[in-house]
Amino acid sequence: MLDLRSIRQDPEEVRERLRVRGDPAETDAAIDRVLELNAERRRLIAEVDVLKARRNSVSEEVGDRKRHGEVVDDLILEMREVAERIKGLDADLRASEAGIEDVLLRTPNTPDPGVPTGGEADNVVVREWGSPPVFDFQPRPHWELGEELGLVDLEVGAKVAGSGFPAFIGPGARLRRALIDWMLDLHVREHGYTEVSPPFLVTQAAMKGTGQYPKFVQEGDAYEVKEDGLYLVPTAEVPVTNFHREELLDGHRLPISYVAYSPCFRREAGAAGKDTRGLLRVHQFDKVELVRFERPEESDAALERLTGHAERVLQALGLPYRVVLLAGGDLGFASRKTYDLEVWAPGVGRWLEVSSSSNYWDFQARRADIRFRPAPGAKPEFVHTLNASGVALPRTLVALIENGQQADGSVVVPEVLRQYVGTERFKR
RNA sequence: GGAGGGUUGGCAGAACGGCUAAUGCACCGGUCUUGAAAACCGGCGGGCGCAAGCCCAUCAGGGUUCGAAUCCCUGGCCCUCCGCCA
Repeated sequence: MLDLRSIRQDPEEVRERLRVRGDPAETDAAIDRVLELNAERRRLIAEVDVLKARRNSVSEEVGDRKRHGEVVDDLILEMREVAERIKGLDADLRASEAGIEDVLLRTPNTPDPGVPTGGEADNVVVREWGSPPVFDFQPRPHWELGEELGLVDLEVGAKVAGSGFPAFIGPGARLRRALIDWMLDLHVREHGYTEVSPPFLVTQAAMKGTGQYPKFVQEGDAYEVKEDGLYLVPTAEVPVTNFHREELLDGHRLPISYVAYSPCFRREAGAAGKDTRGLLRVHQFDKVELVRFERPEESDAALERLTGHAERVLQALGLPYRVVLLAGGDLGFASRKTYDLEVWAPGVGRWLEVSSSSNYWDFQARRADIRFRPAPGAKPEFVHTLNASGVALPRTLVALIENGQQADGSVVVPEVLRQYVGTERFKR
């Protein structure tokens, strides 16, 4: 959520920065609406405060005079009327506050000054690591290899849950579990994260805190358990960031860094017909997520380090990848700045996004009310939250299979995974 | 699923429906001190305001009342017991 005060103080600046995302008509209208409602809100506050002050002082007087046995019927009569007017004005006030909240909850974060204007085509490749393997045969897609080697069974997944719910079999199931264990170990041991295991269903308040509610939810992307008012997590970011919702943290606790495994559930409502084959886009997938709570002045540097932690996974697996700075139009709703990690998949001949590393600045912290005291005795401030996938499984699995494939149809397992998987090679 | 108890500041913990949330701890500033501790003085939820000051704030939302932390209703969460169950 954007800061109401900064919108009021410099609306042009906020408009300017939101334009980097494109769609200036919509965001300009949102800012106009907020300014209008806020002017009304301030007017109502001024009006109702006078009445409340009167009520408070008269109520005090009533108490005094009653104790002295005086009759105060006239005052009580007057106050009855004042109480009615206060009730009416308070209702108006709540309505304008709700209106402001409603608009602000739907207004995305302002991009960082370093974020390029434009859409996906304006994303910037910041760096590349490794080089795509050279094959003396035609590399095959993972859905062929995965099925042939008995690692993945899309049919069986579809039978029990519908398409987009893959089932992993035998060594494939082992590989899935191995990747999760190994990644968790890596981030705990080498990057100092605290491992946590969150609930996989969350409340609407939690979804609101990280920014999935209202937009993501109302666009039908979240699976909802209506009876309990809960949502299946689209990412561990939601429960883990909300660990500290409505908390005032001691400054010396920062930074806080968590790593969590969770399954992720997404309806992919807007992606009908896209990437329907294989594991490229599914409704349920596994992900190891990194979540950080930082002091504001640290968060820019923390984003670079965080991205490096996710990169380390791909480096250790020997997978060629590139780091992409997202342009404004490609930026997630809550994010101020995002790097995507894209891994090369020779079988499908594409770069696949396996991680998104974002600095949310104080956007989520304001929604979720996560503050810290910068110094003893100082006023509380909002923390900055960040997170990165470290990393998402299915596409990483795709890359492992497609990059590791041999002419005979077998797939070589990267060195670091061998003790977790228990084999050097998947073969028929 | 049933019954009961609880929910107040960073923490602990008071408050016959009225005098507008006591007190302690922690923390911040000051006095004192060579320095510290102790002691003492002041501050220590949020908003608006240059200021005086005003308003809001006792889990959330309704209600009763001139006036609600306090009474009533609904809901959340925590704890205890019973039932069921992995």
